[in-house]
Amino acid sequence: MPNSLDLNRQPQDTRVVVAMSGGVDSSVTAALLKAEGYDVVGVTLQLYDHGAANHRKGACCAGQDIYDARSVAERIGIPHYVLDYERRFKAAVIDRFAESYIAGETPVPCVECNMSIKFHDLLLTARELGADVLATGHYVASRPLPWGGRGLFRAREEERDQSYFLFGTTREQLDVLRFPLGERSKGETRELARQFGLAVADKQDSQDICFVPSGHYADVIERLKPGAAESGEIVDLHGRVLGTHSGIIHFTIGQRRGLGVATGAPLYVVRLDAERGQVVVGPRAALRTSRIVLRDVNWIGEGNLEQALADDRREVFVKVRSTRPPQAGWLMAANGGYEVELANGEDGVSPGQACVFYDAGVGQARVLGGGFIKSAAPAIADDRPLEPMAANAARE
RNA sequence: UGGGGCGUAGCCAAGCGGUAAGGCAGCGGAUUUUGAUUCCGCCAUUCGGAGGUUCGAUUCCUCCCGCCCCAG
Repeated sequence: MPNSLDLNRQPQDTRVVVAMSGGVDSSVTAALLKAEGYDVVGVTLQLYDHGAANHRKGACCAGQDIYDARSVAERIGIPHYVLDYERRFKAAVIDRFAESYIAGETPVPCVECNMSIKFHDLLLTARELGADVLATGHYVASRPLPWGGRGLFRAREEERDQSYFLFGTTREQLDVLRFPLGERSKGETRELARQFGLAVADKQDSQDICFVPSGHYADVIERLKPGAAESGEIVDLHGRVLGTHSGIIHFTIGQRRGLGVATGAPLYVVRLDAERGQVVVGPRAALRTSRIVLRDVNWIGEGNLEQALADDRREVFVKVRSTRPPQAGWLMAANGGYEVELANGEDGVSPGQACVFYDAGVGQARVLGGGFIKSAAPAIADDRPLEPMAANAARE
């Protein structure tokens, strides 16, 4: 009879390393496992340090949060280690984040962090600590599959689901990862935190990017890469100059606000041209995308990717942005790589974002994998005459 | 300095005698482990200026100022 972590051994003989950020979720994860009798070891990664004066609510992994994690570990009676991962985090997450924006993409640093820091580096450390499994407080479900191995599924509480940020998790990692909160709601988690007497029970949820304490990510990029925010032109689909911007890094595809250009109709960022330093804008219709080219595709559905695509193409549901609902589409091999064709199109598809595959559009769908968006083909041609908006703009 | 047209918030624009629509931009907020989308709220005591008619004018009249077009 396997234990609650699906291992055939007594909880007390099962060593679990819990990645503790100092927030409610990972704290409750540790407390739950400890209460079940597991041999729990808490580990907190120090990922960056903005100085004591700079901490703010909602961040993680530095200053106050490390203190919180330590307090929770003491409270529930588990050993706790703080590991200095600043160097790795900067190289694997922060630098890449900056480079991505400079290249005109919109990165998802949380995905990089999970893939390289938490599920790679930390996993190795956990093994060194003699851990059988590594648990985190992510809202995503991991379940054993009838034919062996484990599958990743969306969280029970759909609004909390974090599977988008975990698409890069490999089968091997899934074997040793556990996400006890995946079948719980946030409300239950907070209630448990209160029952366990954890001081973080009412701590604010983290938001925004953890290493951008000010909320101004562009400042971070500029500090890292001086001169990154070069001003440039805002042009329409025909190349006509409508205005200027203070740096391509301030924009993402699909963005409407912050352009400062008025043409009578709403304008959206349709494309970012890093080479020319141009922000290309157009009407919402110009955002429509139906075909997405992917890179670094990870497949954790049944079989391998080749098998999955044996019938030419595989029906999937994809999320193209963390807060978008899954959309029906097809995954296929094309042009030496992989591409997704959307059944109905999407509006804000940006290179650098993740495209995550699911086997269903609703409920606790299984995560089949995903990839980073390399490029997206617009559903309409760039040079097609569009709306009176272009005429108004040209008049200027 | 002949004829015609126009001047309403940062931009576009309705109103044409009854006490300032709307859109865009902007700002604030909700949502969001992406400053996106979306949603909600705010945003002209005042209609180029000065007079006049009227109970009452952004709407009618006069003059002035400024633009635009046609004709010279």
